[in-house]
Amino acid sequence: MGFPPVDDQLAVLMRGVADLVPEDALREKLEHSRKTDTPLRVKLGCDPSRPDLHLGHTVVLRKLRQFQDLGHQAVLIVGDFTGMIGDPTGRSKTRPALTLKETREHGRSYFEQAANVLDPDRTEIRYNSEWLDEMSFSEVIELAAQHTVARMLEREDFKTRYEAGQPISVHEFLYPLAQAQDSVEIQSDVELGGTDQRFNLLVGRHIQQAEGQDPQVCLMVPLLEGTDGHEKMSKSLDNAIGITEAPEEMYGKVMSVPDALIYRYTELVTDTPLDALPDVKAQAKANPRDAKHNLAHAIVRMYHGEDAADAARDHFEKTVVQGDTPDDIPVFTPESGNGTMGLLNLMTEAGLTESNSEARRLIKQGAVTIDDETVDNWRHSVDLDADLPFVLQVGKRRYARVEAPTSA
RNA sequence: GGGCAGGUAGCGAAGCGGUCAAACGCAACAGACUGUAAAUCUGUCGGCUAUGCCUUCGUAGGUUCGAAUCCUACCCUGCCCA
Repeated sequence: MGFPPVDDQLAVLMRGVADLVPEDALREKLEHSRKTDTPLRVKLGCDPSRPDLHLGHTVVLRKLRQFQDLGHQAVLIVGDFTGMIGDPTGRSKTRPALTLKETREHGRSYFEQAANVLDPDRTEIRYNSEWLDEMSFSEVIELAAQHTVARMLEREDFKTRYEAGQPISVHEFLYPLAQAQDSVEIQSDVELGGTDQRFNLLVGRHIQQAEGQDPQVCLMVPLLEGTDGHEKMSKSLDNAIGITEAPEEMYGKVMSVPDALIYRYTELVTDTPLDALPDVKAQAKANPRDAKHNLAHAIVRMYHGEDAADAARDHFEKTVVQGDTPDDIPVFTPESGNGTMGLLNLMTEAGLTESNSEARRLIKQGAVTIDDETVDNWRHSVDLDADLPFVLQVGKRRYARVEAPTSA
C-alpha cells in the first residue's frame, strides 16, 4: 500500500487552488499521513436545499475526488440540520424550512449526482443533524463562548452589514459555529470549499483548536463563472450548466461561454491531464474555436460518454454552425384540421411562444420562418390541408414540425 | 407599544390627479456582425385577429368625469425610540 510521494500528491492537489490556509500545513499533513500510512480525512459540506448540481459545484467535488484517488478519505457532510432550520434572513423570502425527510431526500439526490464525480464507494456520508440536533442549550452556549463577536465581524459581509446599520440576526453567528462543529465531530484534516467559504472554514480551525484537535487545513477553490462570463455560476442567475443536462444542451452551453474562460474551465472542471494544460492554454489563445470545441467535448464526455459527446458535436456543427434544421425537432399537430389557422395561434399552441403578442413581435422582427422562408406578415395564416407538413422556426433555437392531424 | 420610511412589471428604480401599459438601468428575447461566443449596433420586452379594447402599480373599499398618484382599513418590510 502506501501513498504516493508527497510532492507528487501536491502537484495534483494544488491544481486550480485559489487559496490554502495555512500555506505549508497541507504538506505537513501529507507527510505525516504517508509516514503513518493513515489517510487524511477530507471534509466537504453540501447544502441540501438545492439539489441540482452544475459545473460550478463540480470544481470542489473534483478536488475531493483527487484526494480520493490518492487514497485519502472523503467525508461528505449533508447539512440537513441547517436545512431544517432554514435561513430566515436570506434574501429570498420563501425559503421554507425543510423537514428532516426532505433534507434526507435532497441529500440522497445530491449524492447521486455527486457520484458522477466522486468515487461513491469510498465516500463517507454524514448528516450533521446526527450531532447538532443532539446538542443541549448549554453545549451550544459553550460552543458560542469559543468565539468572539469581534472575530465574527471579521467576516466581510457581517462587517459591512453591521457598519451599514443593517440587521444581523444572532443565529447567523451560529451557522459558522455549527459548520465548525462538523469539523470537530468528524475530525477533519482538510476542509474544502469555495473562496466564499473562507471565513467559515477558518472558524473550523479555531474551534478544533479549542477542542484540542489539530486544526484542519482549509483548501479553497475558485468560484466558477457561469456562461455569461462574469457572475459566478448559479441556477438562479440562469448561467449554469447542469451536470444532468442533455448532451446537446450541455455542448451548446459550453460553446456559448466567452473565449476568455476556456483555460479556466479546462483547468477546473475537466480531467485533462496536468501536463497537457499548457498546450490548452496556448491553443485557447491561438485557436479559440477549436479549443472550445475540445472543451465542450471533454465536458460532455465526462457526464455522457464518448459517443454522446461525438453526437453532440455533430449536432452543434449542423444546427448552429451551418444553421441546418436539427433532426429531432418536436412535432406539433394542430387540433382541428378544418381550413386555415392563424400563424400566431399556431406558434403559441405549439409552445414556441408565450403569447400571441410575443409571436407577433417575433414575426415583425423577422425571426420566424416556415420551411426556411421568412414570414413577414403577422396576419399570415396557414392552410391546414394544403400547407402541411412544414417546419416552423422561431429565432435560432425554437423549432416545430407541424403535421396534419390525420397524416400518417 | 410609539414614531418614521416604504411596498410599482423578472430584478433594481422613476412617477405622486389626466398625455401611464407606466421613464431609466440590468436581465431576457430577436435581428445585424462573427469562429460558436463575447463585445458592439438596432429593435422588442402585460394581454387581445388590435390605429382600438381589456387586465395591471401590496390587499380591500372609498372620493373624483378621471387614481400608480388623494382618503380609510388591513397585510407586509426596514429604520429609530421605548
